[in-house]
Amino acid sequence: MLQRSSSVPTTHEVRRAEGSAGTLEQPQRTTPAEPLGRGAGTLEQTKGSAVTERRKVAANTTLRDVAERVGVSVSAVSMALQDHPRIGDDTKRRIREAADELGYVTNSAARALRASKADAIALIVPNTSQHVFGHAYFMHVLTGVTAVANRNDAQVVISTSPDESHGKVAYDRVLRSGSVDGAIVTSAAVTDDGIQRLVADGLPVVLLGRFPYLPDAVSVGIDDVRASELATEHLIQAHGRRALVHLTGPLDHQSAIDRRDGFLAAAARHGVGTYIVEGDFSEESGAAAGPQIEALGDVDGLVAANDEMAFGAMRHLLGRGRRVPEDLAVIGFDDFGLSRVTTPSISTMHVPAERMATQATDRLFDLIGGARVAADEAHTVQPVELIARQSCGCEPMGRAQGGDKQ
Amino acid sequence: MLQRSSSVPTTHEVRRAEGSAGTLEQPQRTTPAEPLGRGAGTLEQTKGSAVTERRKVAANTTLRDVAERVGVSVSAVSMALQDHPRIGDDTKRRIREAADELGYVTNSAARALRASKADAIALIVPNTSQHVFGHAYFMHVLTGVTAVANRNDAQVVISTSPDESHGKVAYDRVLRSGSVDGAIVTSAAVTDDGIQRLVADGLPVVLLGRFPYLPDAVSVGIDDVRASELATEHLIQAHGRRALVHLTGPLDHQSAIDRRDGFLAAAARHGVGTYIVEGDFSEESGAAAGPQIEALGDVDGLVAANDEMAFGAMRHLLGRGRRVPEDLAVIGFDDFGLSRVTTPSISTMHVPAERMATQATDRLFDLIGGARVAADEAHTVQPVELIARQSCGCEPMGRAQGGDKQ
DNA sequence: CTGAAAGCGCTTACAG
DNA sequence: CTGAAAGCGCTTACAG
Repeated sequence: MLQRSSSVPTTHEVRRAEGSAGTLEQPQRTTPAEPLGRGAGTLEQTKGSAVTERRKVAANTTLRDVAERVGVSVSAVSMALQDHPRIGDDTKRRIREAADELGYVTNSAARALRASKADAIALIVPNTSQHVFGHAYFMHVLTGVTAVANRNDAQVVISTSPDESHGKVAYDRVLRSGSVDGAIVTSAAVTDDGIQRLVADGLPVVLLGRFPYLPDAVSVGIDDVRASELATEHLIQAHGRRALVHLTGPLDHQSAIDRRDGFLAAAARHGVGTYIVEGDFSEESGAAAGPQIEALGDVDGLVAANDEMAFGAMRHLLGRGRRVPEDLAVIGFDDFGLSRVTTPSISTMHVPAERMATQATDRLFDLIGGARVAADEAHTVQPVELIARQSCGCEPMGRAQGGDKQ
Repeated sequence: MLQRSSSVPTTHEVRRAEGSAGTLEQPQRTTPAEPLGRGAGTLEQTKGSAVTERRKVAANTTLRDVAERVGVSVSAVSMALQDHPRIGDDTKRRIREAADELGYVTNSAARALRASKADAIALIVPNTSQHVFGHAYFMHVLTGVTAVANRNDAQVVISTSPDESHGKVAYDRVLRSGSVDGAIVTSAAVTDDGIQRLVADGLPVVLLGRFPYLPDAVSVGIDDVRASELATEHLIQAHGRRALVHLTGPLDHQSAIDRRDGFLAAAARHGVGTYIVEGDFSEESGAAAGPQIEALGDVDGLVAANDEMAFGAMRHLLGRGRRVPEDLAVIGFDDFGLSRVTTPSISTMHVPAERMATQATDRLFDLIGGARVAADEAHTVQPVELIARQSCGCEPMGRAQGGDKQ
């Protein structure tokens, strides 16, 4: 345990270290333990740079300041900066130069107030942040959302509810305060009526996932039922498994419901035995299911509703001497990162979270732009892909690399 | 590959599946493959709920609307809603009721313009989002930042630069537009002068990491040099390794510089041989370093500047028949998730990213509140912890669980 | 104790 | 072609 300390090591100390590393030969492309680069020592040289000069540019240069400098009206400046055709080229140039010199930046609150648009979208996460950010899913979503927002010169506001019971408040505040022009909503429970209010309010909103309760809402998802059927059939058809257990997600989430239903449908179609163990998408719930799965002596395949639970269960069972995939073939769901790095690597249904987010955000900007969506185009479905790795038996153990994705 | 389709499975199909799962016995706590819960079938019942009634509450109810309803002035409403003491209790109550009825929500742009505060902070990520969100680090940071922001009733705006060259623009826009009251800056390269401008501009900013170039900037970090020394000494002292290779991060990042310097310092102090291989924090760069490390016949220990590179290198070497930890003891850095789930699990220096973010955000709100920071308190250091797992040899292989953290 | 007025910085329809 | 004026919705200092 390293104690709190602010001692900064001197470059000197390090150079000594360097010296004694001398005698070993250097293999190709291996840099010698040499140039220490910018250490604390170079600090003084850089201190008095351009930075210090432009200190405290008065927190707010306004259009008025620029107008006075150039000797034109405030309106002229406003228009010039928007490249309005009615301002002459020469005037525009002078105005822009002055704006640059003065370090003018549009006050976003004033613009938002006047133009009633915020140039920002919200990413709403109805659960507590602790709970949700724990999932790599969110990272992929955020990547997709910010990429598209950037393209549209919009900011992204992250909105998590402080606690479960105040979910509605979060929705309302953010969206109706005018601080964002629309929202992407993710990870909402089926029972969450905040979403319904949002959609009913007529604000531009795109949902991530499938929401059968809100058939008119614009949403982007995958076909979880079909995907789960494919996963299940893979264990049955490619690996001849005959008694399957399904580890569910929290059943107040549509994806968990759909994945369970797909599992049951496929199992029934092929006449294999089924067990259901309820989990909550966490690795812990997967581990907790381990003993229950052990007790199910005849089970030879596990379909988990996500990779984290698959991992939790698998780790428990491996620790108890069960072999994966020989004794128990395992397939997960998501492919958000974990499944690729475990041993055995976990076969899974790849959910294109980033692409879903990208499409959802594109659609959101369409809505903000005034686009209307036909009823039969409200929900978009992204394709899912089976990634066969070691845990189902497709890929031999020992080989290090899995079928990489994402 | 599942094709795009919006077919919704009928509950009927699923119920059939259910039937055929009957005969197996149910172990304890294992739910029978029974109640299907809310499927697509229940959709119609819920459709005509309260939701449909409260449609399109005119996008903007203003103070004026509330004032007219109650028969008081706009100012009275504004003050009542702020619980200003000069408004009588009875009037306050009537105003609040009317505001609720009308669904009044403060227009944040107007408030921001008037009060010149946005009740929002920015989390600035100077790199492209693709690059950065790939790291679990960011997830932990975001968790910490949003938690504290929530406590302060502030929004979090994520700001990533669209591309490397426009980094400065992103800084300026966000911060000087008045849309946020301050910023947390993370992952900045040493050479990034956007930070310097930010700090020089006098805006409330807290940096995540150590910035020797900006000694006066408020920042929260760890002592990377010391932490890396501890990691290195662990391989030397606890495991008797005598020839170590260090896999560096990108050397334009201070943490990479510090970790390398700590490695060299510790190695020198104990008189063990050293090699340096330059990486970039990516798993790929770790894998690419694999062959170089193989070429270093006598090396018996690897200190990687992060876990991803440790994993990349380890996986390559294991694939080539080298044993970890027997032939090569490995220790990584970060403990953001990966190191715990691999086989062997990776011993590492735990970086408390979430706690760093929490503290940084607390300090940011202090600054926004007008707090002044003494020069010797500008930089805060969080403790780091060595997590000993399998890859160094501390924990036997076979046992499933690693020393969990975070 | 309460109302009317000024003004935050911007944009845009209206005059000249 | 350009300037002055109105007004977005709010807060707060100023009158009554």
